[in-house]
Amino acid sequence: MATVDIGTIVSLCKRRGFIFPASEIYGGLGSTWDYGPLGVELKNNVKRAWWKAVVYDRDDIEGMDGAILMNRLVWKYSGHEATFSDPLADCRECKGRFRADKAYELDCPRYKRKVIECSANLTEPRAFNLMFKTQVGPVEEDAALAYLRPETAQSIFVNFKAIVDSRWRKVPFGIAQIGKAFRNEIVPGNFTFRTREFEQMEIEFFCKPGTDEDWHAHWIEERHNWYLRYGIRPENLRRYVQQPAELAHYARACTDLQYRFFPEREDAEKQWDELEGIANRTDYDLSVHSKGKQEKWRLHNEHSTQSLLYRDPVTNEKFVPYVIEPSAGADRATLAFLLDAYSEKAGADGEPRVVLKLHPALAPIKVAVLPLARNKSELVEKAKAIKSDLQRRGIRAVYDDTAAIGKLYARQDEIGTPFCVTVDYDTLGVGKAQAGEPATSPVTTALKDTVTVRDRDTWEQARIPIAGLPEFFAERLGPAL
RNA sequence: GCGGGAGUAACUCAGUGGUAGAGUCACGGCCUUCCAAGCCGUUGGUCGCGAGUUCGAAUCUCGUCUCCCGCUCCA
Repeated sequence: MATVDIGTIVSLCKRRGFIFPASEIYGGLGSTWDYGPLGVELKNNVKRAWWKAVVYDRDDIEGMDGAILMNRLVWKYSGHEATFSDPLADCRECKGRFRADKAYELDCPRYKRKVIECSANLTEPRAFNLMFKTQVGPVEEDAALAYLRPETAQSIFVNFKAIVDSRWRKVPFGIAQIGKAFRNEIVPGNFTFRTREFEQMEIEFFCKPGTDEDWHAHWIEERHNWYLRYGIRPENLRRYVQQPAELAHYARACTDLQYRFFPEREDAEKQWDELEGIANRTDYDLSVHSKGKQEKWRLHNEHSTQSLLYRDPVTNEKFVPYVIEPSAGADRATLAFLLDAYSEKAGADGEPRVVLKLHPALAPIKVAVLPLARNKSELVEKAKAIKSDLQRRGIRAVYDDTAAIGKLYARQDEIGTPFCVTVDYDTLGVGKAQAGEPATSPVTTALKDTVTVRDRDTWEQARIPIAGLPEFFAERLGPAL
């Protein structure tokens, strides 16, 4: 299977209306991207597929949608105010950049020595704050400092008690959320892989201490299978178990699902990067947001008004739930599905044509209805009527007659439309008169009110009665998201 | 932030001091019975931006912005 580099996808995305550089007519803004007409459909489908899998298809997850602006104290007690601000220094000699507080122990990337040995060439440390700051209140001097949330998870933790109380939930259960998050990344890049504004799809799954390892394993399995179900090829997806030294101080374990985003890189290890992280965060999060002294984490929360201690209503047992966090990036998932769907196939003329083999549930457009020729009004009217009917039944369909049939097929292949419906003369039951032959024949009469349905991946065609189209597509497009 | 590379039409690019181009794409017309057909026509670029040198700058010089690659960061 051919692999594709991101540059090819960037070009395709712009040319066909998936993703554009943001603010482009003003020269752009670093690392911001806008989803265009097809991109928004694709990304919405990715998000709906995720929501369906984790909320609708299960009975132990609630959904929510939290505010981007939150009380600053949330970030104080979550630890972000302290850890999201790093002093960094540059080395003028080897061109490396290091955390000033760790520089002495690090190896110089260019010379065989520790960074401390070239410390005379280090620039003064500068503070890099990874959280976007803004103000709440229009008068700048009086306004309160606020941050754009750097992750969606905290919305879930601070709503834990409200959801338990309002939805009669018992642990184990989870809360799912899709939303924007913002990080002033030092080095964004690689298209939508790392951007400063991005969308997360996160679950915080609360469970009893002692059952956490089983739930962790469960979620790794669930999430891995979700990507496979929606078309990611197994050879491009792997699990990476974080080593103890890589773990956050409170995390007990973390397994990343990595996708082969960069197959063009020579170093095989660098071809892989994180698609989703599934962490066992222990009871850290609910503890730090609980009022009072938290011995285990050696901190005292003097601002929170609530204890997030959980009391099991059946056993009366009290404990702070452990949290399993499957945290996925909506933009990264969308990019992975795009990369994985890309394929090329030789056309009749031998030239390669792009076919985007998106899973039907993710495809921006499900069916394109096309007239075989556009200068025959009967073909045009019939095709438009079929398009309207399919759309009324909830199947995303478009009509197009702006080119010859071959080009129309090629265009739909390139944007991943699974099926094309073509209205021809047989559909009208009037077979075109050939020299010396009657205008109609028994064969064409039998084909009246049927259309051809062309498959994107095989380019094979089937003759289907118009009345049978909804059922035909329902079987092949799968359940609605 | 440092180093390297690059900015010319929607895309891919040519154009090294003298009237801004090609292919593709897009749009319209004619035509067309199924895989990017043909013919005709059309739209679209202050050559990233700003200075400077010059009779004259896409081209030379300086500055600046943006993007890409690499490095440092990413609970």
